[in-house]
Amino acid sequence: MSSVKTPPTIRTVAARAEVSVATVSRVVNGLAPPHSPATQRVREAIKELGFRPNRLGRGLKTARSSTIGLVIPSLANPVFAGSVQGVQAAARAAGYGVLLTATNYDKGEEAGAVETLLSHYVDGLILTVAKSDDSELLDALDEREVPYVLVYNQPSVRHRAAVTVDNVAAAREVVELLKSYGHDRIGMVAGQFCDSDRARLRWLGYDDAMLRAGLEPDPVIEVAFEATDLTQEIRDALSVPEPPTALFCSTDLIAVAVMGAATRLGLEVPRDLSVVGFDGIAMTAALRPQLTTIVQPTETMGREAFALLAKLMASGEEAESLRAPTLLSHSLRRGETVGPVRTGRPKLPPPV
Amino acid sequence: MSSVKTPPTIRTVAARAEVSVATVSRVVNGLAPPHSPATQRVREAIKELGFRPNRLGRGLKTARSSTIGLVIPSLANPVFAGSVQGVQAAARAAGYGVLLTATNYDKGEEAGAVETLLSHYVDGLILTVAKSDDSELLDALDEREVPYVLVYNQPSVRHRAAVTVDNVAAAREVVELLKSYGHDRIGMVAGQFCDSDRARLRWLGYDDAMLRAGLEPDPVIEVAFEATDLTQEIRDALSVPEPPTALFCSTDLIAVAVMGAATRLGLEVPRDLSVVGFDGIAMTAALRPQLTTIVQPTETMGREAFALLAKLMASGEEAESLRAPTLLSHSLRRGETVGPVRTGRPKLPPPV
DNA sequence: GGCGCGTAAGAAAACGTTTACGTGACCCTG
DNA sequence: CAGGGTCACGTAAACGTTTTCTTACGCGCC
Repeated sequence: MSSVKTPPTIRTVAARAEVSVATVSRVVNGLAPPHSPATQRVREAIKELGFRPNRLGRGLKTARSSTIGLVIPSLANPVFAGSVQGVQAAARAAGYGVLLTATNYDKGEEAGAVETLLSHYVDGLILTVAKSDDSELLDALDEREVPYVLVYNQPSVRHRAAVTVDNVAAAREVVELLKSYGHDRIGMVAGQFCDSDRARLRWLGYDDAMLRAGLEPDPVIEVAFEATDLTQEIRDALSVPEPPTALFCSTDLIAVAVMGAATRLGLEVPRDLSVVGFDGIAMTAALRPQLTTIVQPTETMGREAFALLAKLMASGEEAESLRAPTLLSHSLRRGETVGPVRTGRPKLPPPV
Repeated sequence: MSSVKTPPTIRTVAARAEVSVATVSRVVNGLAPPHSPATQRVREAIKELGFRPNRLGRGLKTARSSTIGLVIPSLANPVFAGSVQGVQAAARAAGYGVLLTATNYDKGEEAGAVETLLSHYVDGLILTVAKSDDSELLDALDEREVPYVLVYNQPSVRHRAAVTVDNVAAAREVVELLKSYGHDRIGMVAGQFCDSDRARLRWLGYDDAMLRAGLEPDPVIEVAFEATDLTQEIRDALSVPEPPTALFCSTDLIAVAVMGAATRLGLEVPRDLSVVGFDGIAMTAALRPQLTTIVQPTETMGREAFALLAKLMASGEEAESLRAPTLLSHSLRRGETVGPVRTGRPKLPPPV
């Protein structure tokens, strides 16, 4: 009764079934005659020994690992967590494992993360990166012919596979909504542009819609992504001669921080200030007042991204047709944080 | 000028540096003399070729994949996302990859997920499971001698490695806090016990503290984890002769749903009803009123879990001393959702 | 009855590493 | 200067698969 320390290998099975390892391999991969006596014996042996083919050995030979790599900025933002959930579900259904890496919004870490994943021999990558247009990292992947799909990134170049919503159009909708409530001084709070092309596209939509509507865009209020206390920034932004009456925030997380700041400044949303977010993370629906925001189908985006990657991996390196941005439709959640313009100027408490 | 289709192998490097593959391997693993001419040449060759050792080959030889498996119920709950973040960071720093799987709170999926991970030859597992005490799954892992660490689970058996807070003690604190505000009818809202031993332990602490304080525990209000609208449940719970004046929720997500329900029922928190959560997910600090809750150090828990797993993996299968629950300290965030008991009974709107 | 053909299964060579072992070169000591 | 010890490096055998080539066998056909 020696305990089975090491798992059975293909050789163990071969010995037990009194066949060669080649036969076992064929049975495992469904290439053997289905009813031959040898095949039967192999099947029995596999079952008796509880044999599971070693993916490392297989991967070494076939140069594929049944594993994909996933790179996201951070899990602290539920919008990314959502897409991870989707990718993971789809991958598992297809028999793939998912190696996860977070870059913490650090552009420098992106390359390292990808490198790590590639050294694990992932068959493909799903990425959310800072910039998707002129990115050395993506260029390198193109050159190395590593299949990849972007999520949340919306590249303007046409040869990159991506799954995203139309950030520009969505931002325009937000401006139009605010305008319909009578706002004409609309500010935008955004994560630093250098850290995110999403923020930039959303700003582009904002800027464009403002100009079209004959309104003057404000200079954007740039903040850090993880910033949790924006009291100072918001106070400053509202202390100008003609302060904005509505703020469009480039993410829900920022919108939540802005609402917190507003409260601390003694302002009531939406009476004194309207706020709109972007992402549609679930919990902002539970806030009072409920956040008005653009809702992205996060989990679906993840699933779609995997589906696309699977096609890319299957079709080798050709299939140029697949390498293009896919736009999924977003929706506008009309919450309670947008209201009519307040007449008269709210009073801010003196700065600390 | 043929394009480099396949990445360089140790052999390519060896040829370039005019040494044997063994020497290259030693340089890569830091076992070579640091300043010998051969070593220098190898270093150069590695840099010039951009060589990264193939983990599959290495893994095949060393029987370890430098990969760990991570199993969590869902990423939709930020408390799990936090621990994943911690695990991931620690793992990456130690050169490990992280294979992620979510079970969607489905106990049946746990075994399948683990099986998938094991077939990827992970070196160890970090798990958050439904029940950690009498679990066939964990028994099987014990028998197979797979190193693993539990997170959020707090097993009562002593031989399971785990990283958690003291759920029972924390729940007691909550009851004491509420009592200090004068509450003596305190209800508990919890995820279904069969789906989570955490919920059970928190209830145990609640029950114990209530009895100690000479109060009568209410029957628990069991709800689904993902439930987002609890209006009906809360109405029912408050429609009894002597309704609770405070509700202790077994997770923050549930607490948020309860607050939403309260609002819909025309109740004001904390004036008409006090609410306490458990987890301390970041966004509940941004809610108005800010949620009073037990804060778990989620990211630290992830980091600690990996550190513990690393020790387990290193020490082979002995090291019984490591296989025991580690309790990390939690804290009580005194938010704004707990207030003094209201005199007089709030009026509920008629049911739909 | 010899010939070729299709099929089943085995032998063996890869895949990219690590590592036990072997072989010189060199230095130190007596 | 002989001998042993140390050190740097090379040789080659694994690790668990897949896959190409062979080989062996049974069959039908002319």
